[in-house]
Amino acid sequence: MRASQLFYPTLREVPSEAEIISHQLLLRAGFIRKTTAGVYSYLPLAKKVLRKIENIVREEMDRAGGQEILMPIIQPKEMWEESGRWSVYGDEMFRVKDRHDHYFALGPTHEEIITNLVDGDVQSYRDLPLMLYQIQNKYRDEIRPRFGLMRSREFIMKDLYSFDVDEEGLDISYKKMFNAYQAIYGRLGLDFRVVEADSGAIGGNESHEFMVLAETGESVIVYCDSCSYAANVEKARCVLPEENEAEVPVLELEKIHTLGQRTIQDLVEFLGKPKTEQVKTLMYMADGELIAVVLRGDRELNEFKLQHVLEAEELFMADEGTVREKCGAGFGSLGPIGLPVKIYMDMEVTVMLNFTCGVNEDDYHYTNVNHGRDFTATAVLDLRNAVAGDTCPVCGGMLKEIRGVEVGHIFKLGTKYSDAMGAVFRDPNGEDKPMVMGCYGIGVSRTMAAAVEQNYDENGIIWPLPIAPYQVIIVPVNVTKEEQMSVAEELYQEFLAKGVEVILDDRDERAGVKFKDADLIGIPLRINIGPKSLKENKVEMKKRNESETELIAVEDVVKTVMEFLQLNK
RNA sequence: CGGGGCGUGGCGCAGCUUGGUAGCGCGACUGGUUUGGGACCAGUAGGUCGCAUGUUCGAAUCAUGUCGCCCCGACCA
Repeated sequence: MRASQLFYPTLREVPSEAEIISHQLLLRAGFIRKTTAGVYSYLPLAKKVLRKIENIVREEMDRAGGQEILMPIIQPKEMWEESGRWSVYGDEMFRVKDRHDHYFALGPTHEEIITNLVDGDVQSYRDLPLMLYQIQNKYRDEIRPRFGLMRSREFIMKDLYSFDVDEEGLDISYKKMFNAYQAIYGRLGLDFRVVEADSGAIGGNESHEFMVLAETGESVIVYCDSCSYAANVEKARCVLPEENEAEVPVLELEKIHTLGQRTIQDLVEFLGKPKTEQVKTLMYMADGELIAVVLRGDRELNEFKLQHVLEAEELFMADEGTVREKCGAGFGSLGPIGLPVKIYMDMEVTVMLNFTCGVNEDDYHYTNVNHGRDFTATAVLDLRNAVAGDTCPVCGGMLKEIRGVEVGHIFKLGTKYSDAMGAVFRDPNGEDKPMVMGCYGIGVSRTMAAAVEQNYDENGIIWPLPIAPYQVIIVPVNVTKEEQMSVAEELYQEFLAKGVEVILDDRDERAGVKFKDADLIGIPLRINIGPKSLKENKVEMKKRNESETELIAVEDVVKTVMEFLQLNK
């Protein structure tokens, strides 16, 4: 491709709407343009990257036994009513109406369609297992689209669905996909990690997320250095710390006047008690019932865990009025002693001695509180977010923290959808059984953004070779010089003949402009053709991710580049 | 939806407090001089100041409404 023909409008300045690096660089480098909030057009360079990602995904899906199909974006309301999700899915689903007043969903996901499809045409255990996938736009009316391609309302996703005769079959399909995903992210050239995940609203019981590591990632991951354990903090299990070995005397309960002291931090200063010797009491409404949650002062409640153990449909923080009416004090003065509601306590509190908490009377706190003696929780559970420094639940090592972007998520669904939609098969004994399903997603457009988030410098994007829009860019320093252009043209034609994806920057611009643009769009390999080296019949080869430049004889360029491409494939 | 902020040529911004009919930088175009890390000179084009209503002799500027966008929270590939 000649740069003079290529549609890649680069910007010198950062558009003000872009906050995160991938959004800024994809805009500046002329890869994407916004159409409306959370909806983007992909320009030629982006389209090339997306196609490369898709092709790698496609190859691995096929290798794992998947078969590609294409399902409709427009999905009839009736199918969503059959699964029960038309009413459950909520405002996140785009809904449209045709001229006959029939309603449709713009597909946010395709469990309904695929289950319906398979239900009709899979009758026998002989037809299973089956794995079908597609790569297609998905539509989710996000509460708040943001971060460019990271959280958009229209995005490209690969979704595969597996159908098996039983749980054992599902385990095999799941493992195949797990392995395929590892292969994919490896081939994409990205630094990633697999973590245990919460299966969220889609349902099911086992789930892993694939995270591309990036400091700017939205998800926090804890992982263990000593073993392979890694999990999203939303999911990470906490373990009960060892009982304090040292003999600590249990002290008398004491009530202290603490005028105006409301927060844990206030009490740290007022009482000189560290956060770890305090307990905080949070009030929630769980399906209409007011409950209390008790945690160590420095911990964060994990609402996912709480919701799981309560099996609550609806969970949100109680308002202060309700709390005051029931408990006799406001948020800053609550404590578990004598609290007239169910108390769900994080297990860590059981090993705390002589801690501080509210009295349920404004401006008073107790110190030297002990669980078991002064109050007893309704239930003792794992309720807090894991943090760096925690004990690994698998091997007892120490957990560390890292951030990542969730680019893939795999779930075991079980029979949730096949039951709801009657997707059954006839087993060898002549009985009808529900198919056992799994679903496996990859955010293709998000993966592109995550790749940028992980690979950039002050000059622009640094594409990993496997997904770079072009592999090589040839930059003649001055296009008006015949001797430079003839070498450039010759190399360009040779690369094209060898199937190398190459840009010839034939624009009549100053060298600096062309170098800046080449760096900005992130082409892995740049060949500079300038007067100095050309005198010795040499050109320069500069790798985007390295600072040095190599001099190479003109006749060796193609060979050297081919070797580089082969090595880094 | 709650909280905060912003809508002025393609991009980044000033002007608004104190109304007087729109300006700067980048980019684009033409010509010339340049030509190894975002050149220089001269010239040109491009804006119903998001939209509507109102106040006023007069509105980018004030008021009300409305639409859109961005950031923080609940959601997720």
